[in-house]
Amino acid sequence: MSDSFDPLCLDAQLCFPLYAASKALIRRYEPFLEPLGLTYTQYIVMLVMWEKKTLTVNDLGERVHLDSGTLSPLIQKLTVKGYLCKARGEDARFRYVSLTEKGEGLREKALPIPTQIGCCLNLTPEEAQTLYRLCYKTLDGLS
Amino acid sequence: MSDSFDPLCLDAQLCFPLYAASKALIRRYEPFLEPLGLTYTQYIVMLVMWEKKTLTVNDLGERVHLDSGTLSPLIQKLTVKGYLCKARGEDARFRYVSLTEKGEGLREKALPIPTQIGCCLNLTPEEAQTLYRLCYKTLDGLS
DNA sequence: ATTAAATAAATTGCATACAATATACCTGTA
DNA sequence: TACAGGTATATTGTATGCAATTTATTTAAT
Repeated sequence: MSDSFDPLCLDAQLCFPLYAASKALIRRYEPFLEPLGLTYTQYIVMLVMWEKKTLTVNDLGERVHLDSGTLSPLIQKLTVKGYLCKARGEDARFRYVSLTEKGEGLREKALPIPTQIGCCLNLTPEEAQTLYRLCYKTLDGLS
Repeated sequence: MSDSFDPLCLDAQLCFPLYAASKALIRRYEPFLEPLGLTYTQYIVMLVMWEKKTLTVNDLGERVHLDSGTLSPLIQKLTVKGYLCKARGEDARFRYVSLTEKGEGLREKALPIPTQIGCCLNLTPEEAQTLYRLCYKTLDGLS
C-alpha cells in the first residue's frame, strides 16, 4: 500500500511557495508605493539610498543583489523622477549614485509602509522572525 | 542612548530576504534545467503537467499563480519544444493544454533534480519544513 | 610611452510578471 | 433571432532579472 511519494510534485518543492510568497508580498507593496511613484524594486533601491546617501553602482548592486543590467535603467528612471543623481568618480570608471533633496524628502512618505505591510501579514512576530532568519540562512547557503 | 530603530532599514524588511532567497534558489535550478531545455518557470509548469496531463490555461494558471499574459507565450514555447500541445475545448473559449509523449518522457530526466537542489540547501530538514510552512502561511494570508 | 589585462558600467537579448485591453465565444433574455 | 453581458484566452505595454557583450577607463608590465 505504499502510496509512492512523488518528488516532482509541485507541493513537494520548497522553491514554489518561496517564490509565490515573495511575489504575493511584493504585490501588496504596490498600492502603497504607487502614490510615491515607485515600483517595488525602485523602493528597495531607495531604502539603500536613504541609508547610504551616496554609493557606486556596484556597491548598490551588491547590497540589493542586482546587477548593472537591472540597475542602470532603474537608476536612470529614478534620476528622471528627480530622486537620484549620478556623477563620475575621480576614477572615471565609477559612477556615484546620490540621493537628491527630493529623494530625501520622499523618505517621510515611505515611513508608514513597513507597518502597513506588517498588518497585512498573517504571521505572529515570532513566525515573521523565523521566516526572516530562515530566508537569510537559505540565502547565505546559496551564495 | 536610544539608537533609534529605523523601520526603513533594508535589513528590517521581510520582503527583501524572501525575494532574494527565492531568486537565489531559482538560480540554482538553472544548471540542472539547462540540459532539459527548460527555464525555471517552464519547469514549474511541467511539474503541474506531469501531474495533471491535461488542464485548461486558467486551471494551470491558478495552480502556478500565473496569468494568461505570462502563460500564453510560455505554453507556446513549450509547444514549439514539443513538450505540450493545445486543443480547443468543446466550449471553444477554453484551450486544453496537454502533455505530449515527449513531454512525458522528459519527466525521467527531471527526477533527480529535487534531490540535487536539496543538497545545495544549507537547511536541516526541520528548517526546510518550517520555511515551507511559513511561506504557505504567508501566501494564504496574502491571497 | 605602449599596450595587454583588468575593472566598472552600460547595452543587448531573452524570459518572465502582470495590469489593461482586445478578441473570441457562449448564454440568457426579450 | 438578436443582442447584452459574461467568460476564457491572447495581446500589448511596462518593468524587472540576468547572462553575455560592449564601451570607457585604469593599471601593470614591458
